[in-house]
Amino acid sequence: MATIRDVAREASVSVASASRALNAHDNVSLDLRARVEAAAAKLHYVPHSGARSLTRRTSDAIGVLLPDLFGEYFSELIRGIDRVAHAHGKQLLLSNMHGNPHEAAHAVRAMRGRVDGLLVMTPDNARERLFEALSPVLPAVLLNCHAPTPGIASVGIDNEGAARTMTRHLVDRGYRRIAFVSGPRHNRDSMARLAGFRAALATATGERDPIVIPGDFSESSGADAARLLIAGRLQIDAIFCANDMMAVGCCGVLADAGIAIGDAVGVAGFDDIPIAHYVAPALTTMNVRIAELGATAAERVIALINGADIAPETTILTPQLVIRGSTRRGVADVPKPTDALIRELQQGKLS
Amino acid sequence: MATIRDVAREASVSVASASRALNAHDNVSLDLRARVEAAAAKLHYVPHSGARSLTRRTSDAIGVLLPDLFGEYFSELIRGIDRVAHAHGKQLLLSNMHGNPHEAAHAVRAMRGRVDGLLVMTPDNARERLFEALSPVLPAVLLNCHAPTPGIASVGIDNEGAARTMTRHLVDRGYRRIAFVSGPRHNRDSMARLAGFRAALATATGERDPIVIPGDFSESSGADAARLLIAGRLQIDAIFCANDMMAVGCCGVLADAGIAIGDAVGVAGFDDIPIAHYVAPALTTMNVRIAELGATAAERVIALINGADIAPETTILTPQLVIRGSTRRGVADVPKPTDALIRELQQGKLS
DNA sequence: GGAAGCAATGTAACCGGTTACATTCGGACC
DNA sequence: GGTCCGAATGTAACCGGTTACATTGCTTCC
Repeated sequence: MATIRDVAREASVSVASASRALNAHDNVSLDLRARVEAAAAKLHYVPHSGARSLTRRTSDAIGVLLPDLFGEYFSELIRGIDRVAHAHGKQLLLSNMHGNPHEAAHAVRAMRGRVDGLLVMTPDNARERLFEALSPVLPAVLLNCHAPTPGIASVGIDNEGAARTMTRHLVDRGYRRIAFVSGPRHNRDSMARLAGFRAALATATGERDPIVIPGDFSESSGADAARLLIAGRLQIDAIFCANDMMAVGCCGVLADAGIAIGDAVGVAGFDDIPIAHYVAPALTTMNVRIAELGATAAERVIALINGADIAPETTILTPQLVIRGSTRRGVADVPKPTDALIRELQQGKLS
Repeated sequence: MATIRDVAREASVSVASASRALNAHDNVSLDLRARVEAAAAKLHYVPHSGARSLTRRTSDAIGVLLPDLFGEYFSELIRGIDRVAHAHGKQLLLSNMHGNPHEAAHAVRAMRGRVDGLLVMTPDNARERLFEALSPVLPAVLLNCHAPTPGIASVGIDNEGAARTMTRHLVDRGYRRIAFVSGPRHNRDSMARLAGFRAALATATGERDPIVIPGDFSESSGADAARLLIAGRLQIDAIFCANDMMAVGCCGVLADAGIAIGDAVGVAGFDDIPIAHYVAPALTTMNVRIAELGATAAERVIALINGADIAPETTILTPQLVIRGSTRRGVADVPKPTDALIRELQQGKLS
């Protein structure tokens, strides 16, 4: 593989001149520039980005640390991050910590010297250890980490407020005995959503001790929760799941049991993953603009890299309530497949 | 940020000794090792991976070049790649070429010197330009690129064979007048699927000029295709879409028009994305084990990096037919939500 | 004609690690 | 006691770029 010294020799110039010519500095003669470019082309020279970033002390890459790489949530997040990273000419170095905090520290070390900044998502509360590793100097932005850690910027979503919104919606629709299906025990998102649910329910109906069933964000745990509710013959008329996949699992079991979703029992989710839109009946949920979350965090870390001396504040995005068929009680009957029609209307496709 | 020279000074040893101690070479005394480790801990020393990879001439990272970052297909692919990359202690450097071949060349250049190998996915046929950029020395594996390029290893799926399988399934179920909805014009996957469909249909029914409607892999183009078929009052009884999202769009329009999916008109997709499982009726499709595709390609490129002198052969994975409700004609009626029950059975959850 | 100024180019140090080779030192052996 | 050997450690070159500073050569001006 040709190096810049090969190119310089081929063009009979010094390495400094070759470097200047290749980087389009303004103080090189046209002749020299042409000679160097010809030599580079002839030798198929491609600059060694690693070496370059060593002297430039910048790598044009940002590291992304995620707890896992599952599903639509992850791909949306990356898409948002990539959009702004790409706009700033930066590449993405991906690391998956497989839910293991020890891995996380390892990953952070592996990123030292090859990224200019870090985007870190750790829904569990094992963050402290992580910061020891990255604390010194690498600009970092936390994703979806609500509890503000002093001195570290973060971007998150208003889980608690959104859960309150959803709870109020359920009560407005006439549901009264609402059960909640939570996520993994130490998951911050889930904890905040549960807190919002509890608070709003207490305010709206006076209920202070609602049924809470532990889940783990998986479809099957949602199904299990539904089975539990059915088997226990609990008098509930709505189920609010801490994420969409559990709600989908819930609906499957309810439908199998012949329970009319929306009518007899309302079901609500959280996230608005694409599937929520396609199940029957479609799922009422909170739309978290995940791509936007990623994009905002990326903007932030790039600003930090560029030396913007912004305060390490916490930005909170507010999810939007998306009402669909799974909470239709109390609504006048409309032709069923409204979603498709609405989309067509919006796109001006209905001639 | 502390460097290894700082550590060496702090421990009163030479940089060489510090390096050896930190990398657990066997010829350092226990005393020196302990001193260096103490110094490193005190200074919060984290080695600079960029500098290390410069001398080691290896970066422990592999580059992944994708045409876009959309949806479930992408996240599954990354998941498969990450699984094996992680097992080999390698990180992933992600690049999105946004469907632009010029971008691709740029991305490849940006990766020189920071990755040991490359995984490249280019469904369109603008590959040649790309190879000029990467040809020299970087081990590379093409993803999902069927047409074998001499000298480059690739992993793909048998689109044509799978389309033949699906077509035969439709004919077996009694569908006779089958229309095909294709993907983007130059997309290799789509072209191969269409070819398989044509061949199998000609063999099975003698039909040599089936209806082919151009789509672009998007849900809305599938919906458009269905509208076209309905508006044209074409005598068809099945629609084979080149991917699942178009099939989903198709089903939406058919259902709105009051057409019984599976019965009056069969619908088939390709890919088996998670949504296929959740729409009603569930979609018959070809399961492409995307994660496995990514994992296989990653294995291959790592073998190449490790100097395995394997021939640059093409590996072809065979998708599996997944029969669901959208092609149920001719099947004795069974209770509707079988999928959920089957899953439960498999998991031994039905007590 | 010589000093000054400027543009083009070259020399060499540097980024932060690794490692080939040289050096030092203590012990074993004759 | 001197030689040889091996283990522990140090010196310095190197990876492939970038860039501060020095040098060269030319023009301009007094």
